[in-house]
Amino acid sequence: MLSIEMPFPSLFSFQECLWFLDRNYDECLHSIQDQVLWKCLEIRGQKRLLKIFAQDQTLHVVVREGLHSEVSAIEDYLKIWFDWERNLAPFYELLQKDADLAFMAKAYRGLRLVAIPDLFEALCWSVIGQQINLTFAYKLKRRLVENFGESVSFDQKPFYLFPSPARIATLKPEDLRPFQFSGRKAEYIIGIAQAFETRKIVPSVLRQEVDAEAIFQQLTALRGVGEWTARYAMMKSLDIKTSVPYGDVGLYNALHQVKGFDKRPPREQLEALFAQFPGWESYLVFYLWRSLA
DNA sequence: TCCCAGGGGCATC
DNA sequence: GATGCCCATGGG
Repeated sequence: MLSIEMPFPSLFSFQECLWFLDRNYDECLHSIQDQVLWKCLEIRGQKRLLKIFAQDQTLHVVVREGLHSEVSAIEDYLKIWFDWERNLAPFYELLQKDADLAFMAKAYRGLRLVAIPDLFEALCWSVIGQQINLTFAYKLKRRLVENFGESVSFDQKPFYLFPSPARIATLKPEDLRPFQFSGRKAEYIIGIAQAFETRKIVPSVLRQEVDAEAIFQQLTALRGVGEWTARYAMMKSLDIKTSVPYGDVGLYNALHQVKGFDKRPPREQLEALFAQFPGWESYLVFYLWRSLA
């Protein structure tokens, strides 16, 4: 058994992160019970089930069959997942300057932009979520994961990995239609899987690219990936925290509530607001989503 | 019934 | 480049 302890950085709240991971949706890629987070990962080719909980300002991770050689890979994953290394103090200072937004610095203190470290998962998830309500989107994701993803069992319960591009690339749209994917969504997801398989999209290469717009161009070259999807994947999976998913309905609803913006605010008004948060644009989006709860 | 959901592609002008 | 239409389904 492997046990890892990671002392919290400053301004980190595991509770707030758990809140995000447990928002009353039918999530299939992790589970939470009694403030304990369970997550299946593939570490150096092995499926591992992580038990993650907080105690004494420290994150504790227990991996039943984990090896000591896997510690750094597991730590690296968690640091990416919870945006561990970021110092939120500058963001909170910027929030204080906006009377309408200042409350978020206290209310959601320590909330990290919870990532989707797997780029393929992030892209598929955002395609699935296009133009349908989130409840239904989670239903579609669950069917995709349970039918095509690998899993480990513990306590009679399966814990799933997101399906690999290799697996999805072999499918035909007809294979996904019975699961209530639209023909279009099925085509998009399979096409994205094939782009990974043919190395048209290579996550490690994208992560090294410093020009965010070059990344945007590569992503939007994929069929089914428009501006919203690309910006979403950039902020959630590629650590580009200047990215804003323009067009996002939830973002607009939040700004309507918090700042009285129009339901469909003009682009210039949005850009003017985000210009006040250089480097923290994605965090502002994430916190605004948080405010919708 | 109607409209909207964490949009995007495509045709058309 | 702007606009209109289609996709598919569930929830209010």
